[in-house]
Amino acid sequence: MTTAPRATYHHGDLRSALILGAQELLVEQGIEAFSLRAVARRAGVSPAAPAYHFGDAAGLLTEVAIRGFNELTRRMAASTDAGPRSPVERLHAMGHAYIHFAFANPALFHLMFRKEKMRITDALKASANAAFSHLQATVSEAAGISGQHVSEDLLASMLAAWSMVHGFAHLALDGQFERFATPGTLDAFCDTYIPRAIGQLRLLTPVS
Amino acid sequence: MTTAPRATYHHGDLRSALILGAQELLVEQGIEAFSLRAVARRAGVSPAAPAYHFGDAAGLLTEVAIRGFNELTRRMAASTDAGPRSPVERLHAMGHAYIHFAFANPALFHLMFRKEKMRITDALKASANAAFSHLQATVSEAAGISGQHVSEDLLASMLAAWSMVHGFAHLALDGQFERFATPGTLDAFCDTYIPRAIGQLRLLTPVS
DNA sequence: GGTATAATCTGAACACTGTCAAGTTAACTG
DNA sequence: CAGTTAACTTGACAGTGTTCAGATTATACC
Repeated sequence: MTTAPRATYHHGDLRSALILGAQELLVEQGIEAFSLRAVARRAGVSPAAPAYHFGDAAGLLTEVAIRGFNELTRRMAASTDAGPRSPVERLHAMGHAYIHFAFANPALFHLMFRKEKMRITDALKASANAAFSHLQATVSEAAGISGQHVSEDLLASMLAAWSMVHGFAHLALDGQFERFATPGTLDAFCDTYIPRAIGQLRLLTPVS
Repeated sequence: MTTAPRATYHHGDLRSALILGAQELLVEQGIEAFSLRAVARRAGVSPAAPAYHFGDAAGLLTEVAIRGFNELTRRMAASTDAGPRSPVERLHAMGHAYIHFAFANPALFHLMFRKEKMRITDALKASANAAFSHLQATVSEAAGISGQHVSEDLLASMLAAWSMVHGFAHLALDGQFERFATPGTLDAFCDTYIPRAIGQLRLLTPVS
């Protein structure tokens, strides 16, 4: 129960500390600055210490990604919890939440969708599935489908919505939209065009 | 004019050989296997040789990315050149070309949209712009706009279309769609759902 | 309490990597 | 043919992921 750090050995909860440290490194310095040794240094532990808990770098990054998917799920859920709105409005809010999560944690977002840097474990799949099922449920509602059967039309709608927000986030983070916005106004540009782009989905236009 | 390789020094056209070698490495072994030294080995030169021509790794990768954008442009243009079709059909074809380019060269596609691995030169911007302007022109036609003025509505349509195909390619390459397809049928799944997803764009539905 | 055992971490090493300064050779230029 | 410049090598340095034998500490058991 001692929270004071030991001088040597037996950190106390090194596993969590390493995951947290890795997360901080990603947020503060980006994915290029990440290294196992840097994470070890930050935790005040030897370079080989992470290997004991995670095997290799992929093992540690997998844990970070899992927490990323959990946070994404939390944000998407929170975005639809604020008051009763129409399914279409909720889907809009979820798209916003998805993209803003990416903007808030670019390095983490990129990591989460780079399978070659991780070990595809059941835990990782589960956390990713949780995030996706939120999208699926909301798209179902917006499409006016109550049953749990996933029709091909519904799947197409889900893929379209997911691809759209995912692609938008990715292109924006990569600076591809600097083509359109004058320097310094990229955030404003995105704020304007996120709803406009999402509005281009057939699902989200008023049924005529 | 000697095409025979020298025993030492003065490769002949090392610059091109390195760019080509890097491209091959990406195609054959993925981005994780890429390293400046590996490229140098493949070309039969010393580890420091690439630095003379490109400065650092980012310099070489930038050249590779430029050629990637050029190839993407070529494919998109070719997809719309095959016979006279409606603008909407051409836009569909371009979406297909975009995604299939990504499928054919996953590592190259990823590289092209990772600015932190490259040096954002004017040449790079120009080749990326060329690819994008093809999309812009076709979206304009599909939207029934002939003038060169880019309205906000048109921009929204372009962003939506681009984000959609880009996101689809990205998610598919990352294995996120294995969620839906049984093992081994991912290609078939994509063939089925690429047009369905693209068809979810409001722009591409018959005007009612 | 004392001791075996398991969990946790260190230290040293290996084979890599990108990058740099200085030296070496080939090709061009006048 | 001499001098200059372009093209590459050599050797080195700091940093990386990973492995492994061993040191250290916590825990379980008697």
